[in-house]
Amino acid sequence: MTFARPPTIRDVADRAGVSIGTASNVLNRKPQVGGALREKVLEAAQELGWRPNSIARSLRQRRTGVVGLCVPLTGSAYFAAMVEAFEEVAAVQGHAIMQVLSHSDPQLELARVEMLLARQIDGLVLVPCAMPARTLEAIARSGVPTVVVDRLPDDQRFDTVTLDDAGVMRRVTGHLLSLGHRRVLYTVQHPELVTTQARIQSFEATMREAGPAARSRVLARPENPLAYAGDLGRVLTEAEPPTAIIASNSILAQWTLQALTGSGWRWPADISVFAFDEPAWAELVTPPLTCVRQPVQAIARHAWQQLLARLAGETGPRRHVVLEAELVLRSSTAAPAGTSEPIAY
Amino acid sequence: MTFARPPTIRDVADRAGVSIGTASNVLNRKPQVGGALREKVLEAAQELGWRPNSIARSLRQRRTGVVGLCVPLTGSAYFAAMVEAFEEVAAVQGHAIMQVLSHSDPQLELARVEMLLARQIDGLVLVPCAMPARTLEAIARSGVPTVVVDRLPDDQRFDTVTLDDAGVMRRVTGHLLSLGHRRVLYTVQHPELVTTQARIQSFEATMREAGPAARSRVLARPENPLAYAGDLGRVLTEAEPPTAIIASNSILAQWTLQALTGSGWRWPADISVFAFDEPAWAELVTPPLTCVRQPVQAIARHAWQQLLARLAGETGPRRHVVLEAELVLRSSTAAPAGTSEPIAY
DNA sequence: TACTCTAAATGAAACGGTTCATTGCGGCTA
DNA sequence: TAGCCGCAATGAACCGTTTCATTTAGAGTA
Repeated sequence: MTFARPPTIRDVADRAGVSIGTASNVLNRKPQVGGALREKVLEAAQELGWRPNSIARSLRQRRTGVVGLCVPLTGSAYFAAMVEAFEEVAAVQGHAIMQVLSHSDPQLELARVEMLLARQIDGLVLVPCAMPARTLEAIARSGVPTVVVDRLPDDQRFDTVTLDDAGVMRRVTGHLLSLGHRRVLYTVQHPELVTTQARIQSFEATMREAGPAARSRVLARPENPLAYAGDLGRVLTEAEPPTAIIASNSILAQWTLQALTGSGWRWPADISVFAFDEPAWAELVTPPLTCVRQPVQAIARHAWQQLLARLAGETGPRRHVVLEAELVLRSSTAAPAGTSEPIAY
Repeated sequence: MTFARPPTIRDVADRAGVSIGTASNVLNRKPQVGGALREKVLEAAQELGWRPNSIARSLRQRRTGVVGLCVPLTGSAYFAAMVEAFEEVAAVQGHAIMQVLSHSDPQLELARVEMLLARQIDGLVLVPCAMPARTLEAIARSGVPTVVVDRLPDDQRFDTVTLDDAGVMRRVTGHLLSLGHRRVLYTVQHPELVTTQARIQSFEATMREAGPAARSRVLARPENPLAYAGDLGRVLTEAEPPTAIIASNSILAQWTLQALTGSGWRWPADISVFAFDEPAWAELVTPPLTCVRQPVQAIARHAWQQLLARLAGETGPRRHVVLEAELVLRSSTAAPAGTSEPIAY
């Protein structure tokens, strides 16, 4: 018994009694093809259960219809939503997405992106990790159309879609200040990220403007929920503890609420909590969480549109889209216990 | 100016002054290759920045190193965790994953899977939707090694990794019964799923065993949180309302808690809540959520192992792995208000 | 009928690798 | 020195499509 191999277009052509080229023309809906043969070819393909081999097609056409997507992780609500949004927009025109995770590690990121490039992706969407120089270098050399998302606002080699980190942080901080907070803690996982740095800078500048009593503080690089709870506990039992916490993503928000609950602190009575990202559970905790709703769908839409333009051959100068985030004020922020004079913001 | 194309192995061979075959041998670490030429080839590849073209390689070798993964959606904590677990195990041996979403729609599922098959995936992991007959037919005909996960326990054409739905539902129901509940509501999104049917059957059987006073009820196919809240409100204001709710996944759990909060119901005081899946926020709501922790990593591990075995050519009979889930008892379940006699379970 | 013109169908050359039968060469043995 | 052997390197076939220059057939015209 011969081993059954999937039928090729040659098998279809033979069965229909036409040449390979003709079969190909029929199966690709090219106009120049007669009625009678057309039927026979389609019928033959049907009978044999022929399925095009995209690999062979891609090799010849030099395009795969696959777009790479590299994100640091999918555990955060923000990236999870982003991945989903890209799946959505990609499916529309029949593109497939090949997704890889960098785990925020530059070496892993480079390796994964190299893999994607070797697989001849048509385009790439990258959310870079903190030290992406080598990755970016490899991408730039490859010439694959790429949109850098969320981080790295000003590299002139790439189109970018980013958020106005400084602006949104100014509004977040301003909100807390206007409630009367003067000692605020910002907790972050990756202080090296340009995004984080922009936020920290904006945070500290805004706090400084609030006068000499204002004290800003940053807690960086917690390893896990337990260690984080310990750190937080130490900071909150100091002489003049912060009266508000800003968590830089939904994971830290979760860790924060867990740590507070674990130690018997209540929000916003004991301490206000403001979170970046809008996790699914923002309205389920009591009281519900005040947070920054980042425009995930808009990011995906802009990035995809830009990528499609490049894939279509657009060669103009790099575009840099900057989007605004929305503050969703719920009840986890309030005036601090011994309230000082509020300032308008 | 000629348009710069990425260098091919032919360019490398030319520059090193060797034949294409030799270059290929060097670059694939084949043993039969001399020291001097080896150096020259590697150097040439380095200088040109040569990167293998996986498409060409895949065409010749008839394997792509890509495994398809088709899940209904990633919005539920369960599937999100599953996708992440597969990313993890796949990266170990250098496989890439191409993930598609069926949105629980048989036609979409078929189309997406056909796309994966056309792309010559080496293997497939499928979480089928409710009516997967045509999809399964296509997969079976293609001969691509496939593991069916989570649903469809008994199709003899495929290896499967599933959960003991009936068993876990018996334990869940038993827990509620033993707390004294006699009127229980089970809410599901897709009643057609074999998984759901197994659970419903087990749920109703277990309730029936509890005596004539026990009343089981199923609420199926809510469209959105708002409609669901309406349905729930109606059921809970009837003459003899349920005293406990079982939500079949993390999305319905979220909708449930939202609906209860919105109407001013408290859990477990007014009604107990038991959820399938363990969302990140299970411990953040107050009181924390009692739920079923499904063994996602174990599912991924078993499925992957089975797939690798088939890829390695194993041809034995189909394997069917059934895993147990774990009940995580927290505080969203308690004895109902006007408690009847508890039964041991 | 001969000729031109058009459109449909053909066949072969890519695409960029891997693989394998064959060649060539150097050393070893008789 | 002839013959043999083994290994390194070669070159061509192959993977399954698309694409395009060429051939063929058929219709229309003079």
